[in-house]
Amino acid sequence: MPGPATPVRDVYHHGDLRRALLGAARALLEESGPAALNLREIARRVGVSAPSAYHHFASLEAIAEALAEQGFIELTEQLEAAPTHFKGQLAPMGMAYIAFARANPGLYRLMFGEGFRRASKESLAVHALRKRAYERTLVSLQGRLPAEQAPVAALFLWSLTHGLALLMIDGQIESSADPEAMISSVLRLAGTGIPPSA
Amino acid sequence: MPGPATPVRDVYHHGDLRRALLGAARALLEESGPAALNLREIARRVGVSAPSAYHHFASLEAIAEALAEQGFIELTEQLEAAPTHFKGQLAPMGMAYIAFARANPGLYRLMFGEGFRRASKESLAVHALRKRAYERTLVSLQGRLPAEQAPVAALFLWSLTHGLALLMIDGQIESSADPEAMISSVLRLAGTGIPPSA
DNA sequence: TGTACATCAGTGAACGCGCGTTCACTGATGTAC
DNA sequence: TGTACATCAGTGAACGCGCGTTCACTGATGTAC
Repeated sequence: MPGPATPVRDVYHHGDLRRALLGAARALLEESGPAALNLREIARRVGVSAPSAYHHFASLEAIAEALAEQGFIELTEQLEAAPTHFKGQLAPMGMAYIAFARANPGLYRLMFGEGFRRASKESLAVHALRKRAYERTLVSLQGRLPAEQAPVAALFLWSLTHGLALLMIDGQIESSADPEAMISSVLRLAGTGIPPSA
Repeated sequence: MPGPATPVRDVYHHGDLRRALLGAARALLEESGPAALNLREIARRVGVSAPSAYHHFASLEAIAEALAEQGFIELTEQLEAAPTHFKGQLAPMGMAYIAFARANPGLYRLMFGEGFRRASKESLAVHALRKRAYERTLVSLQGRLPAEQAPVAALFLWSLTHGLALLMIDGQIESSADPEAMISSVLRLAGTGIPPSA
């Protein structure tokens, strides 16, 4: 009779423990949020003793940092894959940004400092990647605005998408029947603005 | 010779322990963020034993909830105090919103669920207060837009201010020389939008 | 005004817990000859 | 092809820690008579 279903490995050497740990960490992150990230549970899920993680990461903090890094890489990829419509439309990039956050809410929160402020602020890699994602937005605004107005517009767009993404993944918005449509009508306002009262 | 400066009380009964605990909790929150909120440290700061807190709060969670509630009350007050300019200008309310977040970054994060998801999501009081703050925005849009467009516009504004506030308090933005000016130029774009490329 | 007593706000000691991390170890791998 | 050995990735046991919370208690307060 087999025992209860515990994670089991048939080989002594795992072979790809670093990746496995990151995978388990990410699953935990999505299930329970950044505050629940914890080394012992990560190791447990992989079916490995907790100290073994130290052959691959210096600390739990380092795991968080690696996750944040991974997150920014994926986010950048998805932004770059967003269809850059003719006329340099912005909506597709905004949609891609929010889609990423909604697909990876725990990771997205971690990337912006929840739980592990250090992992998101003091990592050079994370800093560079964040900058890159940001500049991607800047560039797409170049043709559209006088150069000196682009930075403010980029910050405007980033704030809008970041804010909407967070409100959504925090369940702060009474869920609409069609979230995609809602997102896109909010983003559309970024182009037109809210007209002043006549 | 007096001992080291520890918090000392000269009376056995504190008199206003509930308030004192909330005050200490809030200071801790601002110094170290929601993740650092902890009952023993709160009691320590007040100069009282940890169990004494249980005469005033059912749990640490309840303290977090009370803080979030307090936060939404103050935020609402400040939004209502914002000058409602002639022509129903929106900028003053946006400025007030962001000013609150910048003045109380730890509290603001707590209010939106960081660290104590339950305190912000399952408290009826918090829910009601959040709704009230939101409706305040809706109302100010009434005169300005066709009724059916107001909800989207309100969500747009809330996303924008929430996002900008968070980016700022997370130190995500290379600090500008004049943050107020930066905020106000971003908010101005909410009125005009980003013009499509000609 | 004085006293008995119920009520309530504090206390110190103790609980069990799960965490991150260190340690000395052992088992597997792969390379030099 | 076979073997010695260095290297490295795992292991279990143990550490110290600080936490939230419970417990039985004691000291202060205020009210009824």
